[in-house]
Amino acid sequence: MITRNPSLTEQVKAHLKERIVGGDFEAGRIPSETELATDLGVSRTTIRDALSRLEHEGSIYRKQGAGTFVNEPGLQIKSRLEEIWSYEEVLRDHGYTPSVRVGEIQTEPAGDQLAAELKLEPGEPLVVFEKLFLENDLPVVLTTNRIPKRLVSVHIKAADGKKPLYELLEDHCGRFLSYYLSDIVPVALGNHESGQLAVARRTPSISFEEVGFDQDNEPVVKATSLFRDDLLRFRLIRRKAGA
Amino acid sequence: MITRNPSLTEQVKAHLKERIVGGDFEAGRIPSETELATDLGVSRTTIRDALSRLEHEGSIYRKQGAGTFVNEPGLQIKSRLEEIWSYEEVLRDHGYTPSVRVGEIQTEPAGDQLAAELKLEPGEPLVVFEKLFLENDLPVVLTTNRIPKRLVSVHIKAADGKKPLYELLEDHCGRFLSYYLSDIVPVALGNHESGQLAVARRTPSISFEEVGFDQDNEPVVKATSLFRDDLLRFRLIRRKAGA
DNA sequence: CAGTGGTCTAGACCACTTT
DNA sequence: AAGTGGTCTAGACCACTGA
Repeated sequence: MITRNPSLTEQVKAHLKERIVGGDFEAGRIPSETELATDLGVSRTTIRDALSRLEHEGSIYRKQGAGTFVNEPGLQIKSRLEEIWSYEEVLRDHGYTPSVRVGEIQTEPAGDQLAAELKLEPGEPLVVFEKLFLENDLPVVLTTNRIPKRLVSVHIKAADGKKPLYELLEDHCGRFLSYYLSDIVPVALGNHESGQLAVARRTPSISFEEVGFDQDNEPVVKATSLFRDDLLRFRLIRRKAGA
Repeated sequence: MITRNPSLTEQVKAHLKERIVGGDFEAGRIPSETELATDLGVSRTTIRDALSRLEHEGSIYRKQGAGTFVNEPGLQIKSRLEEIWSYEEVLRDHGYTPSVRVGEIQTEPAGDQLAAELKLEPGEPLVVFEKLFLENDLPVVLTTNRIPKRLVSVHIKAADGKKPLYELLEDHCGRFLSYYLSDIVPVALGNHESGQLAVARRTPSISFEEVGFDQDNEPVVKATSLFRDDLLRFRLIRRKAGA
């Protein structure tokens, strides 16, 4: 039962999360850290690590001197903006069973801005393709991915585009996606985008404009994503800095 | 030199942050955790706590077995979406020296949706007022705040609206703002909003629609905020969940 | 294989809330 | 006064990286 990977902390976190959503805790009160530690046979530090993660993602809150409690409003959050890793997962979290349509895989030279963002020489070729995520033929997310061609060691075919982006980068570039730096930009959808998303032209939308970095902190992809706000809405918890 | 409050961890974090932005670390390499611990005379745990926070906010990155390094792209982030606490601070972080204009303080009954979000009976009175944040007479942020009237123990005058919202809630309601739950919504600005922000009607904008909760996890305020995207843009770091 | 970060333990003391 | 979460320590062992 006690194994490495996932870590003890992760196991404890998952265990507690299950009991929280299962309503195991009377009146929203979670047992004290010492009690949990002895019950689960781990150190208080491990318990505290797990609780800290649950607190950070909004599932619980803690009051010094008082106790630890279930956070009902925080439990409502389906997809936390800071933890989006693939849009398929997001859609599944919303109860959808998404399908993916991949556009033509093209090669384009990088403009000045893209080159700077991806640490390339201007004009270096990029592999570019669109992905459309649908729920029951209803488009929800439209993303455009741009990968520097010189990172691609295994040729990308149309079918490969269906993989989650992090998987594609591992299989075809040998890079492991570590994090995204994202700008959140308001836009009015143009002709092409509104057509793909099946909404009126100039519909307001959020655009995520982001650069993905690999394990060595090298930029590996520039992605732009547009959303159907009526089908997918993002939430987020904001706290005081340093808490 | 060694004092409680701010905690040792916070002090170590601030110390390291200073050295990072000051370029003290040769080739972006930060000394090992053990070395930092003996140098600063604290335990490795404290060092690790401080480094974890710096990693989380994007200032550094760590590679198991290799070391800890300065994260140049992460250092560029001015205002991290998850840590916004007052728009005045955000504007100051962008190098502005903001001023605030407060609209008329009104009382309105809560509609069904607002009542549900703030855990009120429909029709209960709300104190409502607009705040416009400007840089040199140039409007940047427009927010509308709605506070349940029954929470207000000290009357709110127009001048009080200039205070940061968390301060106002402490002074006039005895509540301490703990966190916001925020929806990110794309909108096209209407007549009133575009006028206040001095942009064309139907300009696309981000709208933050958020509920603020106090130390006891009770909803205390509903706020809606609109932004001049050309003057203020939000960034965010996205990582795999559970990392 | 030496050195790094990742995980976990056991225990101490403090600040705060509740009774 | 008793019990809670918050901070910090010292030390152990593991997994991984890079020379």
